[in-house]
Amino acid sequence: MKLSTKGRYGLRALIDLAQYSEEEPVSITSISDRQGISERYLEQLMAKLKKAGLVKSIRGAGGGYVLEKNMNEISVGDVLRALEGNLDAVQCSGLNPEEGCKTADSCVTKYVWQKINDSINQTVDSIMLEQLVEESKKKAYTENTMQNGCKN
Amino acid sequence: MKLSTKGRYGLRALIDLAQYSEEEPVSITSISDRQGISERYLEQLMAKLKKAGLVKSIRGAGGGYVLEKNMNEISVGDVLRALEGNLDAVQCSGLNPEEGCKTADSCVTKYVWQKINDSINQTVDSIMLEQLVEESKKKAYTENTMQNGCKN
DNA sequence: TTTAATCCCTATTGATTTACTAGGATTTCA
DNA sequence: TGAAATCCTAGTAAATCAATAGGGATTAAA
Repeated sequence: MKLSTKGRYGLRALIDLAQYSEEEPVSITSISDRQGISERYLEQLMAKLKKAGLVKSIRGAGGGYVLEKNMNEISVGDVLRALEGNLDAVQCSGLNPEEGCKTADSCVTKYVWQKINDSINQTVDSIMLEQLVEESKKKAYTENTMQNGCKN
Repeated sequence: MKLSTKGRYGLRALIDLAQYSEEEPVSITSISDRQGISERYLEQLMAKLKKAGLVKSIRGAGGGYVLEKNMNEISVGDVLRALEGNLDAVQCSGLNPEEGCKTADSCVTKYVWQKINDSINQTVDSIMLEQLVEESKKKAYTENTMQNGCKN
């Protein structure tokens, strides 16, 4: 029931990217330096964000990544789902009409799982990247934010 | 970000127990038969529920388990936390004042994790075992509910 | 035109967690 | 006493996680 480092690092990386990519592309190396996340691992996370259409890449020297959408069009849910896959705490076929679970009609716990899933998704979909970037800029004066290997 | 079988099986087992324990203790064997969950595994789950004070055990022949509290005093949150440990999607020391995370003050993602954690906990704490048992009784006529190896 | 800075892609690996299984010890009732 | 139950500890195969590794392709700048 835990969010993995993919989601935790990835969201931090994307906030960083959003903050620094207004003028020029941001390289993986620079995010890695500021956030203390392995370059090689970050590469894999950026690939997922790219595939999901949240960032685009610019190859070659001087290249890097920039946002593909506006910050106010990217929700935390979009980011976490891109990185972690679907966020449902329980995936049961009873919740998915097509898949046909035989006992779906009489299954009681189904409603519990549905409520948990809904609450998670609603929460993450209600927070936009823009809010987080604004917040982060305000706090920027407390320099070198993440240099101590925070895992979240 | 998934609930494990501990939580999924365990909640089903406890609903079953609540339903059948009004007159006499319910044995692991009988829950296992009805719910299609391994006896040995169920034992371990029941041990956790007992430790959490949700059920009590009666040893020896004719023994089994009964609820230790009233059904309307046991929330799904109580059950899942007993089985899975804390349900927080992200545990970071910044959320826990005592533990002292150096960057907590300037950390932006902290608020995201807090919101996710809160929404999960609020959701599961708002559903009481009693509701689920009522629902289950209503549906009981659609016989042999869980005999087909449902994993949820 | 070379070189360095980038992103791109696939595979491997060590550690941890999950979902059980196994073997017995203990308690209680008939 | 013997059957039916819980209790307790340990082991284990499979999956997942969190990286690491090694190269390849592209592009800008020197």
